[in-house]
Amino acid sequence: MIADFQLDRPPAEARIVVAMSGGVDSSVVAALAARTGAEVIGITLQLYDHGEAIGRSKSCCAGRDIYDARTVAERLGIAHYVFDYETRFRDSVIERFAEEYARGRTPIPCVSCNQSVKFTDLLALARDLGADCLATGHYVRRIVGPNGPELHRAADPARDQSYFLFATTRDQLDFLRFPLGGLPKPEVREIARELGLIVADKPDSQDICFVPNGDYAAVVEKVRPEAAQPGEIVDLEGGVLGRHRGLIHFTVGQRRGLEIGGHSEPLYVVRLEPEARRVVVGPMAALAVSAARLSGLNWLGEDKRDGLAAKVRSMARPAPASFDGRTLRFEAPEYGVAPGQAAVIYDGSRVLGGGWIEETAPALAQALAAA
RNA sequence: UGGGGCGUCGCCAAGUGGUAAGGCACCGGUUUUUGGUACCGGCAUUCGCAGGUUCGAAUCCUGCCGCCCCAG
Repeated sequence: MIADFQLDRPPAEARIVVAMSGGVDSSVVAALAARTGAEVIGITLQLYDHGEAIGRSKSCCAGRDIYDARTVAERLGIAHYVFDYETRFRDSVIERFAEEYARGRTPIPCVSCNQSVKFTDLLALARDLGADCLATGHYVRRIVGPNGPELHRAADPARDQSYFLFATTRDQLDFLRFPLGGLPKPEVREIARELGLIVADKPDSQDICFVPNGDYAAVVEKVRPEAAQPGEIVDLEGGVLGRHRGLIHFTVGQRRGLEIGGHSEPLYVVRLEPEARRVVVGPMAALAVSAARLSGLNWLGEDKRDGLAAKVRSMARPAPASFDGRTLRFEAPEYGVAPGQAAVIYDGSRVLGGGWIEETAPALAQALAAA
């Protein structure tokens, strides 16, 4: 297949920079870019210490991924450079990640990473290299509409990564390209296989790339030791049910790990109180949220308030909602909505924008107040 | 040291003669470029202990131990 990189000039005169993580997706992007006849430069960022991630072939950007990216680039006959962004990554992603947990919030490092390292630093680098665009392997679609480029969900809802890209600005979107947004994953792997790329059967990345063993709490504790202070687990009335080994181990909506038995219904984390170091738990019903106040808004579309849909987590179908520019209201209660996570707002398949969840309104309390 | 009740997996709990439900917790897996959720699977050869009755007992009998309540 031939991908359209939406270039302003003939491919033969264009230069495309491809962000290569070493995974299948970005490798195929590089291949598709090379096929256009444009000059292609693959760039891989070294984001954290390799030693920590050795053996984590499933992890994004980990140890051997740089090697894989280089091997793919060689195979495709394109230029490839590796840049050391460790310091920048630590400052903008890992530090912020730990800081958020210490505040009792639930961060999304992938969004911070896209916002800073990838779409600010790497994008600037690509511009410096005289590129016409920066292409990535994200499963989202960039559709040029009457008012310029729009960001849309991937054609395959099961692969959609638009949630992680809500903070992409109009300026960044102008320069970015996402050639995989219209493809199903199996087809991407098929292309990789046809080209004999060594990454064709590499497992999809999952978990947080800079957390070696899934133990993110250990990473947070290293940066913010105070976030690992023990405290009480209390019910909605404030009754003490047990103790915990640090707020970093919990997030709103979490069920596992409370180690509190003897109840007829499961208990979930309803909220975190960092000042008191308390974890407040309650039944599923206490998790119902009717609205969320957002901060750090990024808006890509026209003003539209009603008939919208929103995601409060990556893997979810957008839920009907309205938005007044500050508060997002759900038509039906949402569960497990954690401050620090993102709310992304859609009009059909189009991403209108999104923001960070600052606080939520319990649907239960609202129902009681209305009664 | 009189009377009554209870003792079943870490917690709650069903089962009162026919060969140990269920929930919570926990563990494992699936899903997933965040956390989490959800889903699937696992989880008491044994019913406080010791005897006895019976073809057969967690269930009946006896004794002991422990806990609770009411009386002192």
